[in-house]
Amino acid sequence: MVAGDTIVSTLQRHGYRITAPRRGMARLIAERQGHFTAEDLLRASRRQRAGLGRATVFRSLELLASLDLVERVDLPSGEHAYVSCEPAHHHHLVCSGCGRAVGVEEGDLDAALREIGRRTGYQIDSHRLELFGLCATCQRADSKVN
Amino acid sequence: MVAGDTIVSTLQRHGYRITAPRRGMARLIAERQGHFTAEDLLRASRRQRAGLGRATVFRSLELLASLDLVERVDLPSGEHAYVSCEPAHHHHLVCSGCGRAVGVEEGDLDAALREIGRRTGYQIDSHRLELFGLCATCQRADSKVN
DNA sequence: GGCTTGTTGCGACTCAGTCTCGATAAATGG
DNA sequence: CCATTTATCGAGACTGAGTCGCAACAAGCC
Ligand SMILES: [Zn+2]
Ligand SMILES: [Zn+2]
Ligand SMILES: [Zn+2]
Ligand SMILES: [Zn+2]
Repeated sequence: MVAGDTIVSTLQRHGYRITAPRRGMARLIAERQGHFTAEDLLRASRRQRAGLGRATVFRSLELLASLDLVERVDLPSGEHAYVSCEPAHHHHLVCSGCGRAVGVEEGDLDAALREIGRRTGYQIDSHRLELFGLCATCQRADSKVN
Repeated sequence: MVAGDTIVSTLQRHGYRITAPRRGMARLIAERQGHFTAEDLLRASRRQRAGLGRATVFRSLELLASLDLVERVDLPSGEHAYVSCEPAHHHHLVCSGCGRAVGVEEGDLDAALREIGRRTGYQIDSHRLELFGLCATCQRADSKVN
């Protein structure tokens, strides 16, 4: 969803050092399909004997999330996962079959939220919307099985 | 947000046994303001020497959530919290000052989601929307301080 | 009151995520 | 290039939420 190069250059632009572990993270994330957990990256890095440290993976994900290069998603199971994405506010529609996620622009949502703010008197600072379902491909696969 | 009696009678109606620990949970939840964690309930129960077991609290919350008597909310911090609520699909607008939550009906959201489903070809099964902000009271308190 | 079976609590356990701290190595500037 | 500064890294100990297995208990029911 986001190229490894974009990650590296964004880090650089913000004054962070470009280190081997960070290049590794960028590559690992770029080759991921769908959502992934910190554990996923950790295992993958070991498999490619790029052996990233546990703390490093968590720290990097936190950093990347703060730069909107990656977004945290709380799966219905309670697991904390991430999806890589373009750096702009949007939401994700996650396939519960294959894990692939697509971005969803704010669209009509925006108006709906403003209306809610007006009705309740709350000053709405942030929001999180997560959608779960089956992508077209997984729907077909599903109906074939049954 | 939901009376202890409602919790008890809903459990009964669904064929679950009414036990002392479950009455305790109902009471603890009924007296809570805003969101709370499993730990919160555990501590509160100890303070009132109603000493619920750790596992019981987690199991009960899971049960109550399955009956929509309580809903799980993932706070921006990543903490897993709960809010008590009426048994119907809706979302929560949580005050980051005092923790109090108000329910938000689906409203226009529904149409927006259906539209998203059509555009993406996904079959949307579930969604989660969480809103965070400051309630009217906390806004006033805030502006006084500054 | 007895039986059946769902529920409880203890305590051991797992596992994600954090923290500390000495070692390492980017960036920068001469 | 080399030296300096300081961000970043990795190992491993640690924390704390949540789970699990199991023996004891007690609702609900006749
Ligand atoms: Zn899919
Ligand atoms: Zn949004
Ligand atoms: Zn408030
Ligand atoms: Zn909804």
